[in-house]
Amino acid sequence: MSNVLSSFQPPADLYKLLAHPARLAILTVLREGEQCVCHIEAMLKLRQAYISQQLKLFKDAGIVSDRRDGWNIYYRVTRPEIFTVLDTMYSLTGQPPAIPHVHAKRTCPCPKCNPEQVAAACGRGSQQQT
Amino acid sequence: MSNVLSSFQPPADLYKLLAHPARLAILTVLREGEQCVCHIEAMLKLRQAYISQQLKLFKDAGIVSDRRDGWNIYYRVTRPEIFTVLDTMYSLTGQPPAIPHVHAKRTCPCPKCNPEQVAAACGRGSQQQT
DNA sequence: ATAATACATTCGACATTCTGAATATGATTA
DNA sequence: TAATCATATTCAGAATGTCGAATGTATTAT
Repeated sequence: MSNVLSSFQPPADLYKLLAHPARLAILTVLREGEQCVCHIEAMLKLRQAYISQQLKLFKDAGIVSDRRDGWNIYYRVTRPEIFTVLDTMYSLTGQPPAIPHVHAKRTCPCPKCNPEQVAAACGRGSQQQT
Repeated sequence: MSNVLSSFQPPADLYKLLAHPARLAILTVLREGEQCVCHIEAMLKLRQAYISQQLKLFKDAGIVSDRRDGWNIYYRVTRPEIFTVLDTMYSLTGQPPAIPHVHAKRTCPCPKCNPEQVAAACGRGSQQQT
């Protein structure tokens, strides 16, 4: 690739990361603060392995970091400037509606969603209704 | 695709359009105002057919429009908000260096590059050195 | 140690994108 | 009308991305 083009490769790589509905949705969930994988899973109703795959891409690109706490691994956005990019694009395309929490409240066993049930839910597979 | 994900499709499609070095470079050239294809060709040293292909993608997405003037077809960005997206991303990745005009000044036969030579150059294939 | 839990990785079929080559089109001039 | 010019389109092989299935790993409870 010519030299002038190669200087556009870093932003192009980041755009590629944003060029997928599921990854945009994941970033939107992470906008509310660090979240464990199972929370994203419940919010978006996507498979866990699939979410891990996408999170790895973000991690490799330096956009997110993770932190383990017991069973859960919490992901957070480390470059919040990315949200400015998202918002600017939304001004062109229209803002997607907020992602409803109702499903996560019912099915997510993580401490963030059901703090009072942690002792009961976590560690014993007692998820309520799929 | 689930409903929550489909609402992220429009921005994802636009990011996909930006996820390519050549297309970012083309947008950068168009930032200086409307340009004919041969000018973009000379500035970026890319093949004409290739540039036409990328411009068609932008046109289909409603980002650029074109206007014929004699032999030349001039392209312009119709949604300048896209440059705000670009600038925000550059604040994350670093701004690419400016694209040098020197090559275009020598090899581009379009009126914008060589206004004094239009009568002589255009319409008679007298391009100087490749 | 064993089992359960949350998450990660690998593999592979399938779909999409990239990009060069060849060719077509539409405006202009002779 | 024929030739020329700027630009557009089509085609095909290669490269890359998508995403499900199966499996692996680290941590915690018993």
